[in-house]
Amino acid sequence: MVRQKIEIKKIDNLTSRQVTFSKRRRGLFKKAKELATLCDAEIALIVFSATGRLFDYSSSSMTQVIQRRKAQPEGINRLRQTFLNQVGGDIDDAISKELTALTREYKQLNGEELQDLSMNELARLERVVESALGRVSKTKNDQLMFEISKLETRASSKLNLYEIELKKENEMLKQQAEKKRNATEQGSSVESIANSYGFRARCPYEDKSASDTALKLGYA
Amino acid sequence: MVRQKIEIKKIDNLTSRQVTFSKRRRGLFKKAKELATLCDAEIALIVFSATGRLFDYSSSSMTQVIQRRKAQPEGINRLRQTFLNQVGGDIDDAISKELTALTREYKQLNGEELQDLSMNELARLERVVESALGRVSKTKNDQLMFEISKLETRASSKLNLYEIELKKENEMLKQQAEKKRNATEQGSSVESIANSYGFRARCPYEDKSASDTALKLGYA
DNA sequence: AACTATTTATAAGA
DNA sequence: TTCTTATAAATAGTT
Repeated sequence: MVRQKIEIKKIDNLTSRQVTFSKRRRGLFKKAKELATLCDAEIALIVFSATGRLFDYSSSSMTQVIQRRKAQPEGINRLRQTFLNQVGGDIDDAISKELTALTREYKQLNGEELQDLSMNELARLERVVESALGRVSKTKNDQLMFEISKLETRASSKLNLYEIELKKENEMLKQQAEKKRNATEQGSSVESIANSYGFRARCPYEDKSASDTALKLGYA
Repeated sequence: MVRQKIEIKKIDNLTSRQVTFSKRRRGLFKKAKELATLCDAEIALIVFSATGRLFDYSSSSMTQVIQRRKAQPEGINRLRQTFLNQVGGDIDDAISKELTALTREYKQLNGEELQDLSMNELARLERVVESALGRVSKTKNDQLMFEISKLETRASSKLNLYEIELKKENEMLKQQAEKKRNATEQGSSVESIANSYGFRARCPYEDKSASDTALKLGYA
């Protein structure tokens, strides 16, 4: 780019790599800000130096831009878009067409964009999707059977685990109602009311997933 | 920046704004890629056009870079670093020192980095933090009193709302246990078992917050 | 950290 | 959109 054109590959010399990083980083951030201002674009830029130092910029809020990106198309469409972005405008036409075709097939398997299929094509697609459904259902049922057989093995009495859970929960609720009734009858200080509302509502089937739900004050 | 120098402010004319966006966006992504390659930097760049179209690039994986950034210092330290990044290297030394001092005070209020404080300084800090705690506690209690007085106003009988909720829940659980017992007694096909496990476990105090918890198979 | 010779980016026009 | 071109900006190598 000056005195002598350089090749775009990792700079060997550590010192000049660091100097170049510093110069070009400034240039890059400047360009990013200019683009945001001139064209009303929303931009997030994150750069880690080779030594691990962070530099970042966002035209609005970093979190907001990242969230907005997350809300964009998922799956194959995201991949497609990212790929197209990566290669920029000079994408080989054949690759581009291939991607378009793949995307189309994917959508059709998903039951979208069927308007310009012929009757034969539709019939073929139907068979394809039917057999896919069969494989999915079988896999699901196999899984289900497996889980149920595990449950049956564990049940040691005629009462199933679910019923046991219900009974436990029922007992607990009765005890708490009793406790609460007593507390209410003994004139209610602010402290005791506050404590009773600090009670954590147990949610019967979330025991294992670290439930963090507390009874909130204010019903409306 | 040619034929005529332009001012860095939003371009009025829509067409030329779009043309400029397209040209400069390409330039920006090119520069980002060059920096990553030349200097071994890890880069993420997200750009939304004014019309909402997404363009992005990452030298490695977007998710990875975003995660790495998240792992960086939080809170005031993040703000400090971002500020330092924004103004670049040419930050006035006085401002830099001011920020360092503020950061130190903040950490100490938070009970960190206390090792080089004198006994007097520690005593002063203790008083400061104590009075802060007092203000926080008072505010919290005021809020609590306010909420409780709202609840008391609403209770129309001796039964308080909490107790009513408990009774409703208790009834519901009993009914479900009954239903389940009947289902179990009529020989259990895979289908009926699957359906009964598809039942959504209601969580008593999360009615208003659209609970999306379903009973999961597999107790261990 | 400056300098400066060149390369690169790009605004305006076609 | 894309190409062209005159000129502004960025920057590699040097001091």
